[in-house]
Amino acid sequence: MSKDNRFKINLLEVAKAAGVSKMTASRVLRNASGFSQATRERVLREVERLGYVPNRIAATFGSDETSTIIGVSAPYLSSSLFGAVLDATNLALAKFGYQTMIGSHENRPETEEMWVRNILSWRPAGLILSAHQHTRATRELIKQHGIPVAEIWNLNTSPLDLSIGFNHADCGFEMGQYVIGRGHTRIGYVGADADAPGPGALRRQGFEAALATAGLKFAAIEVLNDRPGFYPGFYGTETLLHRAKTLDCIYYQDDAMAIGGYYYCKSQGLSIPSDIGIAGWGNIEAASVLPQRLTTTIISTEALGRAAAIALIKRIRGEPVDDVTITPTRLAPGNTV
Amino acid sequence: MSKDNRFKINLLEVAKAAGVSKMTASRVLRNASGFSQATRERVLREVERLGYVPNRIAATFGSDETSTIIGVSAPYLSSSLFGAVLDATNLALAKFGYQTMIGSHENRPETEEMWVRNILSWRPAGLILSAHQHTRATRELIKQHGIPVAEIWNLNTSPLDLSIGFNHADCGFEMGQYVIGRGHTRIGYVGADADAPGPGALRRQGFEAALATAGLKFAAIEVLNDRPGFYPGFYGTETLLHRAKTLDCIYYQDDAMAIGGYYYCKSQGLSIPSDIGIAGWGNIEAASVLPQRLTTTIISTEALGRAAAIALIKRIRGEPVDDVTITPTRLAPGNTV
DNA sequence: CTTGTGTGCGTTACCGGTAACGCACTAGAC
DNA sequence: GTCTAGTGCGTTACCGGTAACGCACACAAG
Repeated sequence: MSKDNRFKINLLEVAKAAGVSKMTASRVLRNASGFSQATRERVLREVERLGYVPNRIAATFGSDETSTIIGVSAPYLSSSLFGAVLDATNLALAKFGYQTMIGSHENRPETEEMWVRNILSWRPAGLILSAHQHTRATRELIKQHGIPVAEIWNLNTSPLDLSIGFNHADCGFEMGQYVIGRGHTRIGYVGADADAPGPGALRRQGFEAALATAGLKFAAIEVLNDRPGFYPGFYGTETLLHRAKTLDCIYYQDDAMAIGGYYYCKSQGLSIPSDIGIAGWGNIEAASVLPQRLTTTIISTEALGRAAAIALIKRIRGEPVDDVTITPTRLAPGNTV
Repeated sequence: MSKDNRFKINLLEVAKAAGVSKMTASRVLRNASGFSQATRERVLREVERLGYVPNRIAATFGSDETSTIIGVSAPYLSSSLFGAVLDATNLALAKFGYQTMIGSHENRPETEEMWVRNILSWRPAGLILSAHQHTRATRELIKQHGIPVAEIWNLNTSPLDLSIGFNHADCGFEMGQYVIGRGHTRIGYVGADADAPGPGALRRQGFEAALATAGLKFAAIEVLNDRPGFYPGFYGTETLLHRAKTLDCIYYQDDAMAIGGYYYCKSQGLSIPSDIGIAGWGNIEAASVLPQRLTTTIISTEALGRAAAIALIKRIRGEPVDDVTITPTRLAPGNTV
């Protein structure tokens, strides 16, 4: 760790070996102007020969700019849905020479705040935040430092800076209309994250709004104090159906839960959708092997991640960007409703 | 980005406001010794009042040490299995004051090499690598800079530095023995990642070794040129069973594929395990809602991630560590074989 | 009263780059 | 032949911290 032989070759060594000044070597490596082709070749040859590894810490420090680090906050890294977003942002940001520092907040604004405090000490060029809401302190930290920020996943119509996301309420509303149109009237809901309501709650509310237009309400609701998943969907459905035996359709927080619910219903000998309808959100790959095509909302996590990265980079560069970008979603009728 | 009012408050401002030297303020903030309680309070008060955000770039640069960054490479961020590893490492490393910079290599050693080159320019305190093998250049870069490295996921008995992982060959061997013991003899295999064989191939080889001890071989193998997943498991099984109609068991690269295969078999009216046995690896949550308990290998991605983080930190600090750490796995018999 | 040992702090130099500036030299315009 | 503009490069100062060192002062031991 200390000043032993690690990374002993610095720009000065390279410059001396190439017979130029440190500054000229720096210019060559940054592809700035002010050097001849011959000099360039000599410097690059020495870089290669000596195995020089640039020092971004020093480079960032030396220029008065922010680093090329972008802080990205995710709810969990173990979510494949969100992981696809991270893959897409990582890829897009890397293409423009940025590195990401990823943290997870587990849907808790306070955890996100701690992470933001920490990440700011790396003088990032921008942040991508995914918590559905932020603490006052988080908002102030960001405002105070005037750092570009993209809020993602959840669309925020009055964002801190930029917002790129899905219109969850619309997803729920659209699905609600669809379910009603299919003739269902005794509709239940199974969700999770009771302690930290996120965008899933918005979808539920959108769905409820659609129900209201038809003079309906949810007949029963089960929101688990758990992370969404296959098994929570399974036992959440079990619980719900024990309480409300006459439901004819269930809307789920997401596809994983819907699939779990699907199998619970199957295990009880129910026919889908004639006995009970099942609707999810997210179009995850696991649904592809169900005997029926799941009724769900198709989203593109990849499009979201890329759009967020591109918008943030534009903001960082001072190019014009829309403050709010909706990532389109589409209802997939399937045949489980 | 440039020297506008962002982050304008530095340690000197704080020190002046507190009526001490920059050095004393630095000592207080680093909790080093050499200041009185009264001074400490004055400094901290000004830090709070002025909203000083420490500058890790400058701090890293100022000390002759490496940064507190740990580079972590993952195959994909969209894998929930690997994501759980990342969550665990992130958590453990954060606890010790390290930040992670995560990159994905998509199982391609060359991609990992590019990422390593890049990450080294941040002068990381250590690296966690997950590619099953590394290019010669990667190995040399690491050796040259003497940077602590933990290779994870795949156990490497002669690691670059540290190895923490599952013994995939053993997992395969154990499952092979189990499957044989259950009376199966015409056994097939369905895998993926044909272009970039990873630990899945090791499990297959371990399984083959078990077959060999009983004088058996795989009756048919289908390795798809695709990432593993539910649907690849589904259609891989379809392909395999069209080629080899009399199989009585299939070993899958992982659980997602096994679940896909399970549903393909079900869709063909096959009984499991009487007509055909199904075995996977990984014990993913999606299996929890199957009508049967999947025969698989239980792994703890969380244990792996934490063990890797702790071992790496010990190495960084110069404390004694085992070079090779096996993360235990356990065969779950289930009832699909 | 001297000596030794901390404690609390300031001073100075430095980390490895980059920005700003200046200067010699070249080539074309007049 | 002089003027001008551009090219290629070096010099100097500086980014915001930290390490190393030194020094004044307090207090205990001899």
